[in-house]
Amino acid sequence: MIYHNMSSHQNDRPTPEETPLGFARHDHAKCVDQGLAAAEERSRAAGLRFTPVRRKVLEILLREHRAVGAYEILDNLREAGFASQPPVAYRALEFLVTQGFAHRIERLNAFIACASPGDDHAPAFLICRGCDSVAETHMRPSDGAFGAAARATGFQVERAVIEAEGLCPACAPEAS
Amino acid sequence: MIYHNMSSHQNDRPTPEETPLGFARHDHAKCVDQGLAAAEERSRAAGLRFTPVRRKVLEILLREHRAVGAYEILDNLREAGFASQPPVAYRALEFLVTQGFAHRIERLNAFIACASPGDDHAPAFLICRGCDSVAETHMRPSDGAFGAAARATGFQVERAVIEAEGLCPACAPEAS
DNA sequence: CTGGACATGTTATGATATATCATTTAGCTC
DNA sequence: GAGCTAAATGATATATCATAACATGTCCAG
Repeated sequence: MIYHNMSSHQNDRPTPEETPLGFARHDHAKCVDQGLAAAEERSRAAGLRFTPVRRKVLEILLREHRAVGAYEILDNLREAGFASQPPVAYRALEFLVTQGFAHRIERLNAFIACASPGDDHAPAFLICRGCDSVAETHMRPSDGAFGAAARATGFQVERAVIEAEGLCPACAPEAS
Repeated sequence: MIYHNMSSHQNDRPTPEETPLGFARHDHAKCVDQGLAAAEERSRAAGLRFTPVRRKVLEILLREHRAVGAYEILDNLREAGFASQPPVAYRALEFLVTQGFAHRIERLNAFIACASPGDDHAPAFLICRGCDSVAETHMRPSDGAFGAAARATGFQVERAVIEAEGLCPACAPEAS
């Protein structure tokens, strides 16, 4: 599954020109609502507390629809009347990442809402250096040459960070 | 090619017990010298300046034989009589990474000497959360499911970060 | 209604990284 | 080798990202 996050288009409906990739158009308000509802549902099912701060942080990530830094989230929290000390944001983010509702992008020191919460998760990201959009795709790191190398050494992979940097189809032509 | 960096054993010759994986024993002083010589040679061939600071930073990385943070490198530089402001280390590291003599480990915000400089490079790392050792292996990210997903969207991958976290064979048993 | 677990609020600080500008050095041309 | 240019380094300051530690508040099972 592929899900593209266009930072520069966050307030637009994607047009065919903007998403010439077959990325699905979507009703953004609806995808925010659905994301929140899914997280709420899954938290309840797991006996976890989907508190207001956690909800708000996930809402920000879903709304922004791109990789967002912790301090930017903090600004949003402040505006929304929440406390605005760093630990507030980092704790909420830790919860969301642990539960698989969001991911950390190591390359950017930033966070992004998960494109398919609920799946058994081995996310990989395509990061455009032109427009900072981030696309999420899933893969099993145990597959392929990488998994083979790990297995050959007896290394037990618990988590894999897979982040590709390059140019998305929209930015590639502009970079003459 | 696999190359394991054991932080906790940095002053020892690896013993069979410490490297039960088939990782090659090696003469560490020699591997430092060879790494420096290779970098010097390749810099000269490319018309680049392999200056004392750059050489010293690469020497530190080769000697430590593990992922090392920029500020730790800075401490080493100070002790060696070099300037010790952050930009000094970061600039040297940028050079080494750009030239492929070292890699940045995003997950650790740290740097490590390249295990096979000269190769056409798509490094992947196995990071042990038990002993902080880092093994480097190479792969072509264009292979497998990941490459397929990128190609399907028209995304041009320029660089890929592939970092697996887990337990190395030495640490797996201890984590009952 | 109370004890324990978890979550949040708050202060302080630690850790990582870069912008900027001054100065020095290396290599080039004449 | 004098003068020019580009690259590298030195140095100051500051930006950015992240967590330790402890106090306070909230939920809920017993």
